[in-house]
Amino acid sequence: MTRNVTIKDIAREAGVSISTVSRILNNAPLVRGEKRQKVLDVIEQMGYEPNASAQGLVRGRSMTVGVLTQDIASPFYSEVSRGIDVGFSGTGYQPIFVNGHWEAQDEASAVAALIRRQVDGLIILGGRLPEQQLHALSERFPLILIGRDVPGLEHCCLRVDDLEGAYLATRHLLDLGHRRIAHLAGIASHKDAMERFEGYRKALSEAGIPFDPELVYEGEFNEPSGILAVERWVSSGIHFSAIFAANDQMAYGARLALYRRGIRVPEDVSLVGYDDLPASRFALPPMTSVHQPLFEMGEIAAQTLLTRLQNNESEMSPVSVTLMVRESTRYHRR
Amino acid sequence: MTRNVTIKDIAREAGVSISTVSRILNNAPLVRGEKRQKVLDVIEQMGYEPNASAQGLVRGRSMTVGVLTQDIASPFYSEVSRGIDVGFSGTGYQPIFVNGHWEAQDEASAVAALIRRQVDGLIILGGRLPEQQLHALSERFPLILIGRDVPGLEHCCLRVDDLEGAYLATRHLLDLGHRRIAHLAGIASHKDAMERFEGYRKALSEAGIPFDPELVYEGEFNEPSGILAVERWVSSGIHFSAIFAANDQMAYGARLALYRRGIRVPEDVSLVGYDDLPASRFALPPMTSVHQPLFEMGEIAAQTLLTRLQNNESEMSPVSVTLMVRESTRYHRR
DNA sequence: TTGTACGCGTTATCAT
DNA sequence: ATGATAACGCGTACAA
Repeated sequence: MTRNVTIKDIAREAGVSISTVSRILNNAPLVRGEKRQKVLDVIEQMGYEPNASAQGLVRGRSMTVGVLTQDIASPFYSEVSRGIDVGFSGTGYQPIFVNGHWEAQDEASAVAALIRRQVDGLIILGGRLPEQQLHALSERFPLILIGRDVPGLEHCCLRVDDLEGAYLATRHLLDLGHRRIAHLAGIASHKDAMERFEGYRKALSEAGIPFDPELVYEGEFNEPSGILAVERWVSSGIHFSAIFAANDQMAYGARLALYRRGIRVPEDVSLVGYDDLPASRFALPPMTSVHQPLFEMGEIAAQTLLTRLQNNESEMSPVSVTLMVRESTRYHRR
Repeated sequence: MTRNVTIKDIAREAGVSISTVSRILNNAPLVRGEKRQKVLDVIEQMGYEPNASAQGLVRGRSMTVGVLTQDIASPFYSEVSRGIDVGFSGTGYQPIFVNGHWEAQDEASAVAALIRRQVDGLIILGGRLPEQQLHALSERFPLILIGRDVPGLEHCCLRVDDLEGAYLATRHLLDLGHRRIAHLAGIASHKDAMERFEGYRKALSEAGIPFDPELVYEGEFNEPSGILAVERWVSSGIHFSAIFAANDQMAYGARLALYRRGIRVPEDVSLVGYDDLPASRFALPPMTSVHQPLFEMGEIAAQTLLTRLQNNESEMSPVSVTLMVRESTRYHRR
C-alpha cells in the first residue's frame, strides 16, 4: 500500500547525498559527527529499512539460505528446523523453508524457487533428489545434506548412524531376554529405513536368532501404519514379546492398537521407538526410543554452512545416537 | 561459487538482445517462432532461473509473504503453517517463516527482517506485538492476524471462538454428570487462555455450580505444566472427577501424572483437551478435545491474503470449533 | 569529508 | 518483430 522509504527519501529529508546516507548505514568511518546524527534521526523517524533485494543485487549475496524440508508439520523435521533457525539467528542470514513432500518433482521446483531467490547456501533434509542434481547444486553454492549419504559429497553430508541406532535398540531388547522381536519398518525407498532394518537384523544374527520375515511389517512412518501392523500380527496369530519401530510415530500407533487388544506395555510386550520425539517422554508409559539429536543437528548444519559461506573449510561434527531407556521396555520372563 | 546465469548470458549465447529474451520469458505475443525456440533451448541448456531480487526491484512486488509464527516446532503452529504453505503453493507467492518466540522484541526484529525482504503481505500468528504497531503494519501492506483480536483491525483478524470451545468442553463434562471439574488454564497473558477460562466459568455458572479457585491451575501450555497441576491437586487432597485442559499438550502431561498415580482415564477421571492436535487421535485412550481447524485456518489466511494482494476486498470466512468426543471422557457415577 | 556516476539483473518504454 | 535504454534501490570507485 504505502511505498517503502528509500535512501533517496532519507537523503532529501536530511539534505545530504545518498552516498552519505549509505555510508552511515554501513558505518563507514569517514562521516562528520553532526551530520551523522541528523541522518540517523531522520532514518529513525521515517522508519527506514534497507531493501534486501537491492542490497543483494549489488552485493552479489542475498544473505538468505534455503532449507528444503519434506514436511513442515512433521515433528521430526520441525525439531531440526528449530535447530537451523536458532543456528542462524543473529547472523544476518535468513533461512527460507520450503517443502518437498518427498516428491522429486516438488523438490526440484522448490529448489528452483530458492535459486530464483538467490540463496547463498542450501540445506536439504532427506528427500529424493537424484544424486546427480545434488552434485550440480553443490557446484553452485555451499550445500549441506541431512539424512542422505551421497558418494562424492561426503563433506556435505551430516549423517547419523541409523544402523547403529537400530542395533542398540534391538540389542537392548535382546539383553532383556526377548527372542521374538517384531520390526515395524519404514518406507523401503528411504535409506534410513533400510539402515534401521539392517541394524535390527545385525543384532539378531549376532545373537544367533534366525530372521523371521513374518515379524517384519513395512509401514509408512505414520501412526496408522503402527495400528495396521499390530492388527496384522495379532490377527495372524504371530507371537512376539517386543516391537522395535523404525520411528516414534509408528510406535505410537502400535501402542494404541496394543491397548485396544488389551495387551499391556511393558508387562506383555516391550516397545521401542526411534527419533525420541519430544512427545515420547510423555507417552503412556514414557517410551524407550533411540535419540537422535535433531535440534543439535539443525544447529550443526547451520553453523557448518555459515563457516563455508565465509569461505572457510570446516569439518562437519559427527553426531551420535543414544538409546533413551524409559518405561516401555522390561525383562521378558521365559 | 559459480556465478548465476543471467538474461545477458542467454542473449549473447542465442545471438539476440536481452529484451527479446525477456519477452519470451514473460511470453509476450510478438516473437518469431524460430528465434523463440532457439532461445528457449539455450535457457534450458544453461539452466537459467530468473533473479527474483531483480524482478522484485523493478516490479515493486517481491512475490513473497511473511509469516510470523511464535514457535516453528510447536505442533499447534506447524499445523497452521502447513495450511499456509499449501494455500500459497502454486500461486507464485513464497511464504517466509520467521519466529517471534512470544517476545515483542524478537517479533519486532523478525518483522523488520521481513520488511527488508520486501514482503508483499504479512500473516501474524499470536504474539505480543503492541496493537499500535499492528495498525502501522496494516497501513503498509495487507495483514492477517490469527489468534488476536485488535480493535479497528477486525477485518484482518481470523478468530476462533475460544470461549465457545471451552464452553462446549465444560458443558460436555457437565452433561456426563461431572460436578467437580478441574481446569488446567493457560498463560494468563494469552488472550485465548483467558477466553477458555471464561468459557469454563460460563458453563459452570449456567449449571449452577459455584466456581472453586482451588480447581484452577495456571500452566504454561506445555506437558510439564500438566504434570505439576495434577501433582498439586492430588497432593493437596483436592477432589475432582474431570479435568478440562486449555490445550492438548498440558492434557498429555496431566494424563501421564494420573497414570503414575494409578488414576485411570476415563474410569476414575475424565479428561478433555483443546486444539485436537494430530497426536490426540492416538493418545491412550484417544482423547476428547476441542477441534480447531488449524490447517484450514492457515489455508483461509493464505487465500484471504492472496485476494487482498490482488486489491480485491474479501471477507474472512469465520471458523468454528467442534468438540471431538473420544474415549477419555465418560459418565460420572454419583 | 562529501557528492557524482556506474552497475547489479530485470522489466517496460521507447524507437527502429 | 526486435533492439537500445531508462528505471528500480543500493553500494562503491572515483572525483571534488
